[in-house]
Amino acid sequence: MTTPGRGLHGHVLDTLGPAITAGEYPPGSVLRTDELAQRFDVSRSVMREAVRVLESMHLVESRRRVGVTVRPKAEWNVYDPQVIRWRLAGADRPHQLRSLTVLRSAIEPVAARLAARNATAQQCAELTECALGMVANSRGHQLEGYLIHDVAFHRVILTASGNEMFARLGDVVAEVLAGRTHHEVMFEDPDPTAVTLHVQVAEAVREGDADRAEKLTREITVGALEELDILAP
Amino acid sequence: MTTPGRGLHGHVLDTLGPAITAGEYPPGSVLRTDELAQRFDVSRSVMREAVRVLESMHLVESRRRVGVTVRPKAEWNVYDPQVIRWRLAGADRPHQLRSLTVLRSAIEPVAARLAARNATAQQCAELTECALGMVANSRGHQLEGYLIHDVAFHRVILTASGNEMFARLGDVVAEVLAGRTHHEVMFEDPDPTAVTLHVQVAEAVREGDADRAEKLTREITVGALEELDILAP
DNA sequence: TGTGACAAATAAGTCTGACTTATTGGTTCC
DNA sequence: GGAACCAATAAGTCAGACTTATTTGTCACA
Repeated sequence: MTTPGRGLHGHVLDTLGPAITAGEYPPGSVLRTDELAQRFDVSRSVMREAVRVLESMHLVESRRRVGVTVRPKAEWNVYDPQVIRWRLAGADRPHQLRSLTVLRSAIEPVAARLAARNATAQQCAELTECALGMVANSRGHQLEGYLIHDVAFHRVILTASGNEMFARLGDVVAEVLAGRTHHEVMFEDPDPTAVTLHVQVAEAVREGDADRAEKLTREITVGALEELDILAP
Repeated sequence: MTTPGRGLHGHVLDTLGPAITAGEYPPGSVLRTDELAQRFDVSRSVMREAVRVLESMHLVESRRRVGVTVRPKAEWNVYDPQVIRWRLAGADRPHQLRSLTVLRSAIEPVAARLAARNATAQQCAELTECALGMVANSRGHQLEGYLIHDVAFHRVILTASGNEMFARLGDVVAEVLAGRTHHEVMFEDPDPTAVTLHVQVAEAVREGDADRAEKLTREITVGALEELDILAP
């Protein structure tokens, strides 16, 4: 997606980042810049740049005379797209997917409500187009085609909300949806109910019916939660 | 809050970060590492580390033969606490505060619902204590004391939800609440209705009444939205 | 006139080595 | 037993030389 491994320091991050977020180094572990530089066969300057980036993500803390210590998970910048990607690629992928799905369930209904107020004619058209694309790909194991339109649909909703914080969650939603299609049990065609709901959300937004847009989107996200067995009776 | 200006590269960031997020350099502007190093009177290595951090926040992009170009606002990592702080300190503080309040209004009700399910006895006790502290400071212009308990209350809710993504928004909520108290019109004592709502939320969570906890919290956040004249009739 | 290959200019990227400084942990002395 | 001191350590900083990718301009050729 985003340009990976740009430069030597990027390559180092591609290895160290996943290792740390996977919990390979328990909180409080101490790494030394020089040692890491040797291990990755790069100069200290390059390694220092990598450490600075990890530090800005609050994954590690660099202190004089001590070294580079790994921070506890609770302090990580878990909204950093890079961190999200690393964690999704690692062992606690399921846990991460659940967290993100809950986040979606909170954000998207509100985003849909705002979209019903703020969406431009162009965005309404895109929304309808996406919904139709989902319908067209909803039968006959066209999962990839369905996914593309599904992702686009939710991106438009988030963007049309007019809230920059919501808009930036587009990538996260894309990851979650892609994850569901590719790694979870999804051999069957998508749930027809969900498809219908998307069409109806597009309608509601077009008509400026904020209440309905929110309610329908909430139904979509509840479905997503149920798929992961979140939501106790 | 977090240790500021750690090292030379930190000092550079404290100047460059706010400048960029304030829109002082329009998107597409080109900076050169060497020139910046001269301007800040630091070595190229230090400046490179600073640029790497800005790059990891997606504020800038560094390309060979071109320089360090400023990215459009839509690509920034707006969830990065550092970026949030910079923007709150800058010119579009009001806009940022509105975005964050909308985010709160989406997250906190769901967090309260989850907290009603997952909160430990200890967390329930903390919650009650915070609510009582709010009551105790709700009259007689004790705004600072009120703020402390208000912040603590929402932190506990977010943490008790059991969702790590929600938990990490504690700092954001703290910023928003502090911003409201310190920079907005708030000479009067807090709205008694809001105080009561907090007490009731604590009750609902303690009793495990998820529906009620969510509904009451939604009322709190609606109040916050109304204060900023968000929410059209 | 347009288009292709080729060459020069440029700014980031990388490496090395020497030096500085803050912090820690031990040691000594009262 | 505690306070003051000192040495060890690893990050922090700097300067300079070199490499490499990318852009831009030029020139020849179709």
